This record gives sequence, structure tokens and C-alpha cells, in this order.
Amino acid sequence: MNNGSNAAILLERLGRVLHNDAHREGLKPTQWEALRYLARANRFSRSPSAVTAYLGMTKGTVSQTLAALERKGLVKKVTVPKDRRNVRIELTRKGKALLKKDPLADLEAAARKLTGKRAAQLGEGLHDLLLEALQQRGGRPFGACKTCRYFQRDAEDGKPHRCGLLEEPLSNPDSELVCVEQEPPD
Amino acid sequence: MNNGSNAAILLERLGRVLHNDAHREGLKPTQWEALRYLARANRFSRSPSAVTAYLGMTKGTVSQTLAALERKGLVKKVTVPKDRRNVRIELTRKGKALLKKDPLADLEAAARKLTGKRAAQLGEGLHDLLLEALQQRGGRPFGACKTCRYFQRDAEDGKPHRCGLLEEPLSNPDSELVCVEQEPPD
DNA sequence: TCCAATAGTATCGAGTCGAAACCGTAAAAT
DNA sequence: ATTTTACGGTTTCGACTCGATACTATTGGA
Repeated sequence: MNNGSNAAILLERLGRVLHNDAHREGLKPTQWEALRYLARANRFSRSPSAVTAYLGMTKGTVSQTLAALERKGLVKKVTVPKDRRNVRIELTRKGKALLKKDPLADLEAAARKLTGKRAAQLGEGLHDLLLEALQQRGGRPFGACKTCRYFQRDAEDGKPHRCGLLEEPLSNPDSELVCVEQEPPD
Repeated sequence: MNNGSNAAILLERLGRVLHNDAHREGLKPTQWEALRYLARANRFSRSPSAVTAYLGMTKGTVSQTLAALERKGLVKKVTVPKDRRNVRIELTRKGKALLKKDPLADLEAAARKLTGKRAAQLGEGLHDLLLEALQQRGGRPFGACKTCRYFQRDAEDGKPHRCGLLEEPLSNPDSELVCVEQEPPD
């Protein structure tokens, strides 16, 4: 009965509900997704290419979406001096304020109505399924920085944490956020 | 930890995966959704307005999507003689054949990799969440005809089943399919 | 007969989306 | 020190999405 085709159809419909909800505040679904991601991403991950990897689209499309967000004043692009090919994207005050009206909150409310046990099981199931799906497609998990195999919690106190992959210091806030490069430990 | 905001983000990402997958065979995600629905809907439910209710979009948008499917030869529109305002949509041979390449099958495969227990729990959780979300938004469940409160299993043998709401006979296949009008029993 | 409701279509403008071409910038190969 | 090559982004194109709005048949009443 519950053979996967079931879950797939439910997922498709839930996805449609989400998509339909995401036409509020003058934004499109994709724009909400990008804005949300940007708010959750650490400083290595607020770039067009990271958004591209997260959303799994082509860089051309993402470029347009980010341009739309910038036109609306929700986001600002800054070229990184270190490598002038790189662009870092920062949310403006307006962008942060708008996230308070995120339509995804409606689904969160619905999820909170499930009993604690049901909700926990749903979360675990979704988590496993997403990892499986991402693996099939060669996608990255985008987990929290501090759960990464390259994360080095401050050895000497007073000093910030470090990213062993990028060889960069990590502020406390950054280590709480998600990262393109994140890889779970073995 | 699993407080709903968790599930919402996972759902959003899974929805994106689905969306990205659905660009195969020259179709767009919405076109796949409509085609899939039409293949699962009984004869009362293969109309533009039923698709509109299912997808939760405006009728104008659905009209265009169906026109696109017809242009591609996957679907055919027939005006119903009984009420000439109504249009019934039927899948062509080509449309049915194309469904064998449904990109949603990839996610089904991923779901099948979950352990039986996990999969069952996921299915139940998604089911509950969808019903909750639909209720919030005033959407219809689109359950199987034969599970409807108006479904009358054949009283006299030899005769077909009946729909108590539309006062119409129901073939066996139709009663297995989903219906716009379906309402669960009390 | 006139009128309202119903089912669907047409048109518009902003945006999505992949594909492909294109530009700087930086790193590697010669 | 040049030339490649690779990388990170943007631009353009064409088909399509999508809500909003206006519009067209058809039908079922007053």
C-alpha cells in the first residue's frame, strides 16, 4: 500500500500547495526560495554559484532571479576584492523584514498541528528521502557548517573556529548557518 | 528540534528536486502534473475546472497548460453533448505512452529505498499534513471515488455502482479513480 | 424574454527556465 | 611573459507559467 508511489504523489501535491502559496508579497516562488536560502547561508555560500547548487538550476536562471531580487531592493551584490570574479550577496534590511511574511510559515503551522510523534517521524522520513534523492542526483546536502567534517571548533580559546577546507576563520554565527561545502563526517 | 519549520524546509527542497526533474521529454513541470492527474481522474474529473481545483491555479492558467498538452498531441478535448459548456479531456495513446517516462518515478525509486517502517511512517505523515494544509486552504482531497460518502456499491448484482451525488452510474474502473467531488465518509 | 450563473478562452505583463553565447578575471601551461 | 584554459557571472532567446482581467458561449432560471 505505502510503496513509494504513494509518497511521491503526496509530495507532488504538497509541493504544489507550497508553490501556490508562494505568490505573495509580489514575489515568485523561486524568488522566495532564493531569499530564504540566502538568509540561512554562511558567508561562503551567499554567492550566485552556491544558490545555483542549492536550487539545482542553471546559473543563467539564477542570475536572473537574483537580478529580480536586487531590482526589488531585497538583496545587494558586492564583488569580492580577493577574487574579482566572485560576487557576494547580502540581504538588505528590507529583505530581512520581508522574510517575516514568508508564506512557508503557513505550512510550518500545519506541520505543528501534527502530534509530536507523527511530526518527528515525518521529519526523519523526509530527511532520509531528501538525502537519498540528492545522492541519486549528485546534489549537496547544505548542512550546518558546524556539523561539517572540516569544521574545527576553536582549539585555543578566544580564537574563532576554522574551516579546514577553505582555511578560513569562522565566526560563531557563520558556523551555525548552512554551507555549500558542508560534508557530513564519516 | 523537529518543530515543523524543519519539515517545511525539507518539503521545500524536495519540491524543488521534483520540479527540476520535471523538465524531461519536452514537458514542463506543470504539464506533467496535469497529465498525471488526468490519467488518475474518473470521467467526472477530466475537465478544465477539475484540473483547476486539483492544481489550485486560476482557470486561465490551466486553460493554457491544457492547450499546450493538446498542441503536443498528448491530450484531446471533447465537448460534452449534454452540456455544451463542458469539456472533457482524454489522454491520447501518445499521452499514455509518455507517462511511462514520468520523472516522478525517480522519486518513487528513492522512496522505495527507505525501510518499510520508515516509508509507512512517511506516507502517513505526508497524508496527514496534506489534509491539514488542504483544509487550511479550502482545497478538495481528490480521494478515490469508491471511498466517497456518495459511493453506492451495486445493490442489485449485475448492475453498475452509482454516484449518489451526481446520480450517475459508475463503472468499475471509474470507481477506482480519483474524483473532484469525492468526500470522505464521516 | 431577459438575466444571472457556469465553463472555458484570450490577452497582458512579469517572471521562470534551459541552452547557448558571451565577458572579465585568475590560474596554469608553454 | 605570453598564451591557454578554467571559472564565476551575465545576457539573450524562445517556450511556457501564472494571476488578473476581460471576454464568449451555453444554460437555467425569473
